[in-house]
Amino acid sequence: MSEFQHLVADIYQCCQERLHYQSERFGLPDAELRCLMLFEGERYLTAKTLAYRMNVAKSRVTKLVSSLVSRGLLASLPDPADSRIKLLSLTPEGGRLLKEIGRFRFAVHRTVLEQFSDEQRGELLHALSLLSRHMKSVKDMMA
Amino acid sequence: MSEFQHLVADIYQCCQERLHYQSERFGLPDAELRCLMLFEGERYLTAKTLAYRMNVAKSRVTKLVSSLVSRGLLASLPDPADSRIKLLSLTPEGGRLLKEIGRFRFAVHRTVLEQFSDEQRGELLHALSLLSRHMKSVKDMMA
DNA sequence: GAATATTGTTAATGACATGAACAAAAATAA
DNA sequence: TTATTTTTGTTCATGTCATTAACAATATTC
Repeated sequence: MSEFQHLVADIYQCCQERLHYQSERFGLPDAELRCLMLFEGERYLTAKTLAYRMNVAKSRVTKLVSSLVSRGLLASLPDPADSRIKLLSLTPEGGRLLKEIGRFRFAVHRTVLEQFSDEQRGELLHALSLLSRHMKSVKDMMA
Repeated sequence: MSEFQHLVADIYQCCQERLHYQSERFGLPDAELRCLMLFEGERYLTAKTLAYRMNVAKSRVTKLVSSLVSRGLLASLPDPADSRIKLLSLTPEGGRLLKEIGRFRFAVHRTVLEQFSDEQRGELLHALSLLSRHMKSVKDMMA
């Protein structure tokens, strides 16, 4: 039982450290990385959508986006149909970086999974999917 | 594979939200909560030890401790043998709060675990302990 | 056309965390 | 014993993460 608490805490911390490492490796604050990653497979996103998907206030998005734009990773165009809206999209450089990040993340996860045998992998996924579901249900109880 | 990535991300986020909830519930910033919890079963701790255990710069500890002291949760006494050192310890109120936090955390974890059957619980712990081990080994590779 | 919604920005605030510079005290070397 | 070095903790400047409130400009609705 306290073993469970401990394991979850350890796993949480590993994730946190990986995010930190990632941020250093790509020379980008973590929140900006996360923002960039939302452009995977998207042509245009608006600040509003980003705020919603990142679970963050829109004023926060203003900051992140303006930094990403000034780094040349995102471009901002006016929506031709609604001049309140700015359409955000990856620049070519942003696209390249996004792919690189994706490759890195994939490699990390693959390296972890590789250490499991095939049966273990199946059990792992099963256990994690139950855990995820149950943690979410408890979360909903709290809120 | 991308399922794995997704599950880990979800679980990570649940943890994060629980920490946030905890912080609001006890009216204490998360870092101060974490600091307080390190006093579980300890009479005295020094700033240096806290910095080490929290993986944080000592200047950060100065801030956290001074806030906890001003809230009346920690007391600070000079070390009789070395006047550079301040001995930090729980006040009675700090002790009470610590216990309350412990009860809350226990309840949350128990509620999650309760949703598993007995066999599932065994599999879960087994899977998590492998996962924790393997994530740590990958972490060490990165560093 | 006037009242209301939406979209995004700015400014103020607070939490989290680091590194560098520093003072005081302790340990060690000369 | 004096001088040097190390240890402990503080302060300050900086940067990141994030929120809320006030606001301007544009759309929508009545």
